[in-house]
Amino acid sequence: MFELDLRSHKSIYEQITDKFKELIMTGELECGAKIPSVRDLSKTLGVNPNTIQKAYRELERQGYIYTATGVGTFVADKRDIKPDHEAVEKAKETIRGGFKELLYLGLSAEEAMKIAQEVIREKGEDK
Amino acid sequence: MFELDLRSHKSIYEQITDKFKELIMTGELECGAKIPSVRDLSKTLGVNPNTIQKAYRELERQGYIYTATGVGTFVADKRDIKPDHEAVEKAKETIRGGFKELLYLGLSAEEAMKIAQEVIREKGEDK
Amino acid sequence: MFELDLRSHKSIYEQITDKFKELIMTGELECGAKIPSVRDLSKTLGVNPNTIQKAYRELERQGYIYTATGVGTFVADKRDIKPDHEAVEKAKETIRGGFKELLYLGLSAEEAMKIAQEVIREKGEDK
Amino acid sequence: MFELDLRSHKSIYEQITDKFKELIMTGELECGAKIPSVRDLSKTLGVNPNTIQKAYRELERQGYIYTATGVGTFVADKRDIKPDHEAVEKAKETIRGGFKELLYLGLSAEEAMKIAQEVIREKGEDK
DNA sequence: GTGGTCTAGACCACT
DNA sequence: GTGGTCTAGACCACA
Repeated sequence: MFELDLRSHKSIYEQITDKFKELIMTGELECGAKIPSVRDLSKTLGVNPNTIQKAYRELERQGYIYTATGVGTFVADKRDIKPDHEAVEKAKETIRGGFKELLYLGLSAEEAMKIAQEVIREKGEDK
Repeated sequence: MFELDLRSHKSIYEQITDKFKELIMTGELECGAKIPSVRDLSKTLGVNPNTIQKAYRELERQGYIYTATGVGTFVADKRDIKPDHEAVEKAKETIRGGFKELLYLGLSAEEAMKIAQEVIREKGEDK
Repeated sequence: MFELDLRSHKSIYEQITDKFKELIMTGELECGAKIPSVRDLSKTLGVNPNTIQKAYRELERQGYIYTATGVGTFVADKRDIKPDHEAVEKAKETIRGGFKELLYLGLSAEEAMKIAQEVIREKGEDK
Repeated sequence: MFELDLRSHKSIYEQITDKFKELIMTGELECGAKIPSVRDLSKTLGVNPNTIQKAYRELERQGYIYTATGVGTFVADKRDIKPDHEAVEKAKETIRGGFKELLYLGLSAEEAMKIAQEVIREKGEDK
């Protein structure tokens, strides 16, 4: 289904949430679809079940999935996703930080803009 | 001189390095200017000296400042800053991640683009 | 007959017992009325028969229904309902917890009181 | 500081979050106050550190506290508490469920109302 | 089988 | 010292 990058500084559970968010938002995982059980994904990825559960719990909290004990975990309706005003601000702050870094490193605003366009175009096509 | 945000989950030493980078690149701290001693800044900010030390070490490693033993720490010539290829890649990755997050949150490509322009304009003005 | 909410974290068997209690106490299901067989309700709701069984067992234990072996399951006389002292305490505790939560969330005592009245009025009308 | 009820069906981490919410909202823990470190509280309560951390993480998410790695965990400004519309709804639903239960058990609306007043008065005085 | 909670103990980065 | 993440393995209620 997907691979983890153990060398990455991103924590495992965050790699998992991010990947699921991507799969869900791009429509590869449709609303209502069953996602792997905690134990199954744990085996598949070679990761401890607690780690998977942490990821699932976070995804549920943010409205991407819902869980029914004893039944399984399912992709929620996209309309249930709560675009936390706070989350948007956090993402903006992340981007702001990245651009700052680039400009400090000597890149011009034009070069920075190019990167932004590149990423957005890429993501835009998925939709 | 500047404030720290303990609530933020950005590490303190990173908040310090970022702030100094900003001050240096925008010219508020000119080449050759003396910056506070570890001990002084530690008291001013109410932060552990080791933390300041770590920030200064990092700034020196990246060429933003230099230390004259027994004399003090000074702002380096901007031309000494090493535009670490690695650092550029890391910054790009950060930005990429931020935009992904925005799009996952349900923002349209147009909205994301607006944010990009907004952020870059902000930065452009600093320069 | 009624819907289940898998998204809710209330267990399915509890959703079922609660719904039956409501139907019985409001008189929609009269004393002596036959209720669906485990198998039928299981099919109707798309739920595991064991779950229905558990709900019926609980309802019987509390005196809401009774089973005539080989004939079916029936609504009991309301006078047979055992007002478990324990259950009353549990319910009170639940309410107490809910109000605490509301007050912790920053609502004023007045606002909480309003909600209490609102909820009780709702229920009063059912009776 | 406080005791846990191991016989309770409430999970340990939830008992902890609830207790802290109470202490914070009643002003017993003032804004900015340092709360015990994960390890300390873990020893005090005889509970695994992970369990304490789960509680703290939840409290932070809801805005009751904030954490600074390497420094400690602190009580946040009450204004930072996010009265999640959802949380209010959940609490209301809890109360609704409790009242239903009481009325099903044969209590009158008046008796139920008395309980509500009792709890609210109790809590109101704390403030 | 499912998810949810908990323990014990380890390792990490930051202060 | 602090919090944050992860593993291994256990137990529970629910379906």
